[in-house]
Amino acid sequence: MNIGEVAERSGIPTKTIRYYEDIGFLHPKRNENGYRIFEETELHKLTFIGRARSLGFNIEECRALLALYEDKERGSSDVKKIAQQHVKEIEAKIADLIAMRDTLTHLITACAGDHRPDCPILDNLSNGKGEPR
Amino acid sequence: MNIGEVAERSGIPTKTIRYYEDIGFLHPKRNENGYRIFEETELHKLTFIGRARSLGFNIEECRALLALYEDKERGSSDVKKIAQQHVKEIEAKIADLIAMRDTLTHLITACAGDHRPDCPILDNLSNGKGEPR
DNA sequence: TCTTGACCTTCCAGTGGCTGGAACCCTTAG
DNA sequence: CTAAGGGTTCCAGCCACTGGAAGGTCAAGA
Repeated sequence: MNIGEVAERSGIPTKTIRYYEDIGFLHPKRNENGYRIFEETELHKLTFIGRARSLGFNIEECRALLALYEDKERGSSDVKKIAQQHVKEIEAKIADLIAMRDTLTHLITACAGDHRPDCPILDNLSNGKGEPR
Repeated sequence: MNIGEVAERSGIPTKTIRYYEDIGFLHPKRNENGYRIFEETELHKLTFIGRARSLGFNIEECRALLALYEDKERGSSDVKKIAQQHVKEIEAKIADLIAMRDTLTHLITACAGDHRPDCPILDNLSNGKGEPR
């Protein structure tokens, strides 16, 4: 399988696949003209990484998950730990974003949004007032 | 005022302040030994940017907000538009993160997390099953 | 006077995870 | 023969900083 087909079937762009090879996720063979040849297992690996990335795992976490996946002896507790830690981080981000959104929607509500120059949003940015923080 | 004091009073690291000068946010004067000298207005500007950044506005948005802030003729509607657009983006991110979290917590619940190798989390990453998507 | 240490300066490189582009090679169809 | 559509490498850029090296400046203390 050439890189184009793998890209299509895995949903991961060719550029990214080459990058993943660079950082050691894959080691596709080459044929005599230098083209990468992918096996089904490599496609499978890529799909795995793609799903993990879409769940927000970073590259190093993907590496760890992949290693655990390929280690048939591992228990599931290691995986669970990684996932739980990741959920914590996601929840922290969600909390941050919600705080931002709430502050902003508050300010937006207070802002007339017309031709007049008074603007609680700018006032808040300027002097930190108009919104408890 | 030297950069160190500005950093302390604004809560923005010196490195970042120099970077902000690089990208044209500030134009502090220099004294004869080459040190930057900051006025109160520059400190104020930095604090403004810091607050905008902490609300998740990116650099270009900060630039726009600053320009609007310094334009005494502007109406508040431009500011409101920027802020509303920004809230939309934040909400999209929140939705993404919540979807991730929900998928993950689902998988975590299903994962025994013990010495046994069965792991719904890895199964899902591997074959996309075990969780509606 | 000398030294120490805390400042300050510039410049270069790295972060994460790609992504775009240039310049080139290979294969197949018309 | 040519053109299109693969493939290859390598280098640069994105965002918003951040770290570090190498050096200049200044005030206080021995």
